Amino acid sequence: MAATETSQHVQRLFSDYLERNKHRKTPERFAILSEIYAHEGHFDIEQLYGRMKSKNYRVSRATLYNTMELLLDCQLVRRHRFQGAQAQFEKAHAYRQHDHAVCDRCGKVQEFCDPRIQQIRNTVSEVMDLEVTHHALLIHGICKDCRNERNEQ
Amino acid sequence: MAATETSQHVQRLFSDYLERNKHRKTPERFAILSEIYAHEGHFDIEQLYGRMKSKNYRVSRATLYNTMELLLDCQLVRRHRFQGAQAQFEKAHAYRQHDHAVCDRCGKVQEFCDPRIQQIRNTVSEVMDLEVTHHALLIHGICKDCRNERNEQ
DNA sequence: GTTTATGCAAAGGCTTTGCATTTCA
DNA sequence: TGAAATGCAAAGCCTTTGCATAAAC
Repeated sequence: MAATETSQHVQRLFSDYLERNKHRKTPERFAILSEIYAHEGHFDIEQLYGRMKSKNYRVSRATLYNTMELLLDCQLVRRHRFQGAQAQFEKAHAYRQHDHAVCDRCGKVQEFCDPRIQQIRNTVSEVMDLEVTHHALLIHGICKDCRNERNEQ
Repeated sequence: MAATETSQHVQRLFSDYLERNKHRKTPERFAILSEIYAHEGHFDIEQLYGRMKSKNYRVSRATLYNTMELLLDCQLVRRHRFQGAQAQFEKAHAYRQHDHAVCDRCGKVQEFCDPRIQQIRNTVSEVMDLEVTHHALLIHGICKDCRNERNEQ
C-alpha cells in the first residue's frame, strides 16, 4: 500500500471515528494525524510539536495531548513508556504487530515479531475472560555494542 | 521457603551487591528492602513512604528513589509503568516470573505465567545478540466486570 | 446560536537535584 | 578523616487543567 493511500485511509478511519463519537472534525486533528503518518518510528509529544512548529502549523501542546487520546482510543496510534516518565508513540495502522527489545544501557530500541505472542494472548483472554485489545512486550537487555564497551573499560 | 528465610536471603544478596559495587551498607537501605519484602503485590514510592513513616522509620523520599535504583540494578525489585506517569514496583526475588494483564477501564492488574514467553526471549536474544536481563509483557483489555457494566448502561 | 475545541499559561504530580549535615569505612 | 549517603526543600520535566477566544455544527 502506498504511503499516500495509507494516509488517506487513516484519515477516513479517523473521520468515521470522530463522527461516530460526536467529536468535531477540526483541521488540527487531521493535521496531527497526517504529520504522524508522514514519519516512521517512535516519537514523543515534544518531537511532534517541534515538527509541526517547523512546518508552521499553529498547534498547541494541549491539543496534541488531547488528540493523542482520541487517536489512542481509535487505535490509530499506540503509546509506550520504554523508560523514564515521558511517553513514546508510534502509528498503529497498517503497520504489522511487533514488539520491542530495548538496551538498558544505551536505550536503543529494536523491533521484532513473534507469532507465539498471539497464542499467549489467546490463552490469557480465555483463562481470565479478558477482551484483549492489545499488548506490549518489552525485552530488556544489554546490546552487543554496550557489552563490548563494558569489556574495553 | 519461609518468609523470614527469604528476607534474610535477600538481605544477604543486597549486602553482597553493595560490597561488590563499593556502596555503603546504611541502615536505611536495609530497612527499605526489608519493608518491601514484608508485603505482597505492587506498590509505588508514595505507598512505601507512607508505610515506613507509619512505622516511625525516618526515611526521605529521596533515599527511597535512590535505593530503588540500587535494588533495580541488582534485580531484587522490578519496576513497571502500567499506566500514567507514576512507577509501580514489586519485589523480584523468589517470586516466580510472571506477567501482567491489565483492564484499561478499571485499571485492575492480574498476573499470569506462560512458558512460551521464555522461548520468545531465547529467540530474541539469539537473533538480536542481546544479553537479555528481563522482560515485561502487558496484555491490555476490558475485564468481564467492565464489559457487563458497559452493557447495562 | 450553541456547544465543543483550541491556545496559552498556570497548576499538578512524580521524580531528580543541590546542599548542608550526618554517617560509614 | 575523607568520601559517600541522608534529608529537606527547591527545581525540573512531562502532563493536565482553567479559562478566554475561536471555530464547528
